[in-house]
Amino acid sequence: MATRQLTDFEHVLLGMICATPSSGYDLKGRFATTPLGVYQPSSGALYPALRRLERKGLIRSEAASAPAVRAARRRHVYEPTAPGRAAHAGWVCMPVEAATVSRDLGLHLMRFVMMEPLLPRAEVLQFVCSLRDALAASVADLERFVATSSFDNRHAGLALDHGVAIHRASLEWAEQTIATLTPVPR
Amino acid sequence: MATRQLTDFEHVLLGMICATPSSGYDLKGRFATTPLGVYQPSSGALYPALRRLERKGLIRSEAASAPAVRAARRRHVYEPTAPGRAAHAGWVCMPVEAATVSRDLGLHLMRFVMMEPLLPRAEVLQFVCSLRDALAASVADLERFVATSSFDNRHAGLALDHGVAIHRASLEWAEQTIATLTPVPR
DNA sequence: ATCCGCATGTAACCCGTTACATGATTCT
DNA sequence: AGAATCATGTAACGGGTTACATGCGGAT
Repeated sequence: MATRQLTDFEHVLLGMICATPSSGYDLKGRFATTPLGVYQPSSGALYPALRRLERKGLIRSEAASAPAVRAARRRHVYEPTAPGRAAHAGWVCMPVEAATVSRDLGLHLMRFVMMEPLLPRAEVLQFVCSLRDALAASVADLERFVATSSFDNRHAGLALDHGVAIHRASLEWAEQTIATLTPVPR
Repeated sequence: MATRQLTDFEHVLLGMICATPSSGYDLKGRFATTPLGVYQPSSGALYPALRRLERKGLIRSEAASAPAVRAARRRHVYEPTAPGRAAHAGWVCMPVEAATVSRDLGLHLMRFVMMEPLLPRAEVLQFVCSLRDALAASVADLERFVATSSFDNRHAGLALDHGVAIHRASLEWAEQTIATLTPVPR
């Protein structure tokens, strides 16, 4: 049934549709106006991706929707199916892999946003803790690398410092977020 | 002549070859052992990319090199041609575009590392200053967005905070790096 | 009648991934 | 001879980008 793993992009689309049923155009607009959406998907990426999700039975186009205020070509508003919601729920709470935390940080943040209405506080905390641990490991790795290597290139050392700095910043954010979300013990 | 713009990946490869002439295998190894090289290019990406660079006349395979210590199949060691060095020099000092600074930050850092042996101090400073300005603009944009929007989703606000935090960290790095590299005025 | 804006769709092209194949050399 | 290591290469496949095409309604 689940023909193949979903793309990151497909997961994000599915998540947005789970949050609020949308047409392709809606989604495009939301990418355009969202600050994190530095990425503006092209029609050639968006519509085929929606079709794939539909073909896999994860979303369904709610036919005949009100054709917007100033009507146009018939809109296809997609909404999640039960398997779609399940797939999305599985995706948002996937554990953070330490090895790729740096590469996937943006995706993890997206999942963090999307898990709010889905997961109880405890599971959210668990997720952010796993993110914190992965980031801490990353920082440690980088610092070990900095310590054990000498550079012929001065800029290389500075670039490494940058890596340490932004990982630290992410780590601090995670710690602060955990504090913010932890219910006061009384 | 310049058939088409180079890919980011091709630019990086060209830069690495300009720094030290290398074979595909060498490059692969360097990606694997470098911390910033979270990305490990596959053979199917690497070798075709080298071929493309060669076909465009930017690199040339220095035939018949010593077949390494414990020999193997004939290595193709590539070295930059004059147009290749020129293309690379043009790439490293391209100005930072404010609109995409977030997306391209990793690339900018690579360029920063690669420009060390190529550019005089003054031009390096100019580059880092343009990076700083772009980051400052990014931070300002994000903060404006935070200020002017209210969220139904609490996590969205927290994720925004993360964005602000890491951009700030990058900005601070840029400022500190400028200070480090600026020659003391007397 | 036409042009503009909403909304979806499609084709050519490029490139990266996965997975496999192949050469050449040394070690056992 | 066979296994291991170094080193390059290739084919199938998937998916994104660019650029263009198409429908349909309202405004001039």
